Amino acid sequence: MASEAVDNYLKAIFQIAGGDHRATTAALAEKLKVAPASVTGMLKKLSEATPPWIDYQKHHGARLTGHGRARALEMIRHHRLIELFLHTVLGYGWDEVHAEAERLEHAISETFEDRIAKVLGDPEFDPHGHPIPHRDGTIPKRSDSSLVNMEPGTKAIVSRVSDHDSEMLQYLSSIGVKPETRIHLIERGPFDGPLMLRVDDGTKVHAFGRRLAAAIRVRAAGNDES
Amino acid sequence: MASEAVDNYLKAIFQIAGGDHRATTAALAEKLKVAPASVTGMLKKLSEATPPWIDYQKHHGARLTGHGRARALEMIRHHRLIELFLHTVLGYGWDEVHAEAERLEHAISETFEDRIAKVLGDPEFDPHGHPIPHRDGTIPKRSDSSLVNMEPGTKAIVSRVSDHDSEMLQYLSSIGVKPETRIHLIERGPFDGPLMLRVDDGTKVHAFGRRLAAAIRVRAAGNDES
DNA sequence: AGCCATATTTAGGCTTGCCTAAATATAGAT
DNA sequence: ATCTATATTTAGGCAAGCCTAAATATGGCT
Repeated sequence: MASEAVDNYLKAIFQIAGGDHRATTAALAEKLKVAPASVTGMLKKLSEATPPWIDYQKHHGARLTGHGRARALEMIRHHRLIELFLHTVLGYGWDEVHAEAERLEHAISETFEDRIAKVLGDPEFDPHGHPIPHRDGTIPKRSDSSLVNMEPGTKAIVSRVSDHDSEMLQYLSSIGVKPETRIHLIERGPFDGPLMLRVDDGTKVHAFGRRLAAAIRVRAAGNDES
Repeated sequence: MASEAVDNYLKAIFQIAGGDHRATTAALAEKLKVAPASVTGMLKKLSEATPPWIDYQKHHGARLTGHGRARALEMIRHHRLIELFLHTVLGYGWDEVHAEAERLEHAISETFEDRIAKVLGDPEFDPHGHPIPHRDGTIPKRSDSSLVNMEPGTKAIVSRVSDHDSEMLQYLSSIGVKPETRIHLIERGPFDGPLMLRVDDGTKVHAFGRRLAAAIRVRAAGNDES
């Protein structure tokens, strides 16, 4: 079977390149906090497994095979189901779930996966708004775009937020920003400057720098939403 | 910190020798399904760690230090809390919980431990009737003795059942034997022969061989119990 | 077309945890 | 007290994943 390291490589390839593009060695080294040379060695192994997890070509990075893609999606499904479970059943904070899920996703069985999916009512999105892949590998869709591209003067609903930085999540929590929160973009500073925005029609204006804005995706606020 | 292998050794030492006796290399090899030579190497490492997990003397096996005992009890607490959680919250069968808990016990955080303990109401016994150590290392007591020593003609309440053999648990389930079940020992065959007993005052008489009887502990049936 | 910065691979090594086979120490029986 | 069966250790090896330093391939720019 797949070791924990294998799972992490497959997940990283999926996150960098999606299911059908190539991920470079350098990008993987960066994401996995590992030396580039180590990545090369592992990619070779992954491509020589039977059946192969990836299609690897020297100097051209790696792309998931169907087999590898299925495994990566299974890990992502585990991760997001666990995050939601920790949040809704065990009362974990929004910012605490990621680290715990990162360890648990490798340890749970298919049975566990099915039971928590059932307890949660076969949910399609995790607490950060990320889609939870179905068991068949399809991914729930929700059209949204980066907060970075939002037009000044418009209103929008937060769709999802990156779950990787716990401090960032704590800050967002503290100002009331989470999935389904309504925000109003007042203006954008010049030269990729900060975004000035109001949360939930509040009075306070918050300044969002580039990194923060890049971690948030939004969808248009329908007029029928309160 | 302690690797998964380290945790498994500490747990095995505790299970073989308790908190204050010595476990032999051979017994550990047997329990961990590992070659005796491997055990020797690991015991040396465990005793040379700082602080040491065990007190090890050549040819005289190993005994847990306070540090090692604390860690072993923590793993056992994790294991039993998880078993109970799987059973009562996720609806796992009695016989399914052990294997899953075996993997999860190493992956959960102290936070997870605390949350499930709270959800379960700080329970003291797992679904097989085994005591769940408290966080301070004390162990809930319940006086019982092996079914093997039960007197023919007497009645007793099942107190706990070994959780290691899933097939055995399935069989016991199928005849209605679980913690708190009342049993009546009709007679014992000669020369360590089978125990003939009735379950819950039923009509059918079951024959229990040595291995089965050794896996079950019972306490006296008080007259006030139904 | 050639060059240089960058991306990638090779080579050699480390740790953890396991293995087998051969050597040795121990304890229990006589 | 000695001997033998058994318990234990030593010695040498393997695989997985990681590391660094040095060598090499690539591709974008002029």
